[in-house]
Amino acid sequence: MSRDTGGGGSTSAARSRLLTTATRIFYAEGIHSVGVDRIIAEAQVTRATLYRHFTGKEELVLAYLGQADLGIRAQVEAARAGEESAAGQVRAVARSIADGIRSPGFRGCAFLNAVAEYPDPAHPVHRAVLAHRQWFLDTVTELLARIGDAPADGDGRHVVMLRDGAMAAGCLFDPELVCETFLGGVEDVVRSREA
Amino acid sequence: MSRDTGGGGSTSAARSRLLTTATRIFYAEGIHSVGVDRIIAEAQVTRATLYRHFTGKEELVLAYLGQADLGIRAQVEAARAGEESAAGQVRAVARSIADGIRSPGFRGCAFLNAVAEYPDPAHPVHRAVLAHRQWFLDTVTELLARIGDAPADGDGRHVVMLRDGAMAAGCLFDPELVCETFLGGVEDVVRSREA
DNA sequence: ACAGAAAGAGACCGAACGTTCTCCCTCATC
DNA sequence: GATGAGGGAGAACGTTCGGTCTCTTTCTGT
Repeated sequence: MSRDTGGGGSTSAARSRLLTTATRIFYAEGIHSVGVDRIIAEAQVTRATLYRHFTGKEELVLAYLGQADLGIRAQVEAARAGEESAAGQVRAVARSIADGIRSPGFRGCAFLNAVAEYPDPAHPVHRAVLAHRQWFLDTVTELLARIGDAPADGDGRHVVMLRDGAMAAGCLFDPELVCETFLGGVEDVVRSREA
Repeated sequence: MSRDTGGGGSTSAARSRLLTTATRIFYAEGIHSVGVDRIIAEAQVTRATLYRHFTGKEELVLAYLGQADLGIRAQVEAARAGEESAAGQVRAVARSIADGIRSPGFRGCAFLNAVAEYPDPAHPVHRAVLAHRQWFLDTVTELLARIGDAPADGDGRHVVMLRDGAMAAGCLFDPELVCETFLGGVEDVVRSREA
């Protein structure tokens, strides 16, 4: 069961369990404070299996962030798919971010949390965070540029700054109020471009 | 030298060196990833001395955050002292935050970084972060309330959200652009209340 | 001069860390 | 039926972790 279907796949039941478990625990409890023993125990996998699929803990962390990156890209695409106008798409993305903040188990931004544990700019984990953030900034800026004629760089940074603040505060203040403030702030930016 | 001056003081050269070193290293590299060996080595203090002044690493972490809290309160007071009007004080506080972000060695908000490593809301470190944040939110909201007549709760949260986003992004994007966006956002809020 | 606290020096503890290893079993494919 | 990869089980590696211990030196206030 669960055998590769021939191609150069990297799928297996054990690997998938490993990645799912690592994602859950790393996001909920942090990275440095969780040992590989915890992960292999909860993934019901042996130590040897972990090191057969990953070169070490670091590669598992990178896979975790890759997983998170895919999730967020899918979330953004899903939000955009429901709207035609650029303004509608920005609002939809903001709403989907707010939905995440309100969800049970929300623990802030996986990337901001990870980078707090990897301050060294040369570290692969740090670089993965930077890459994800650059993609998000570019995506938002490009979307805003389609609303009105004004340059969108500043507004893009503004929206991302609100997002970062909302993600950071979402599990430290009342999530409901945080979402209200965030959505209001994004709405101001969108409206200022629509005018 | 460096003897207590009689009262129930908690000052000593070794303790001070310990706290200064811990603050520097914890802020620059994170908490879980640095061991007490690093700290006592760089503080030029023996292991026994650490445990004579602190019950353990956790108390050292709490002392580090206490240090950071005092620093920020002093920074806010200094900024406010130079301005008379409430609006001027808010602008001054924002400028002083921006100055911090532009400073060399800026590694984000010590409290946001710490809470990323201590997600458990019941943990003393997590609670210390919440307490600091509540003070800051209250301070900003109270200041904004003195500008105009509109309720200031929402605007206070808005400014804190911009600050959180700016502090998070300040060491991940170009600090100069981050500060520009941050100061612009705060200015918008202040002006909307002055009108 | 003397008592006593602060600090240095360093051995030591058990536990957890990430990692590597061997041995055996299962099972799809040729 | 033989082959060989994937996985389970678990011992073991050396290192580092946070924390405790004893012993000695230094220096202050009385």
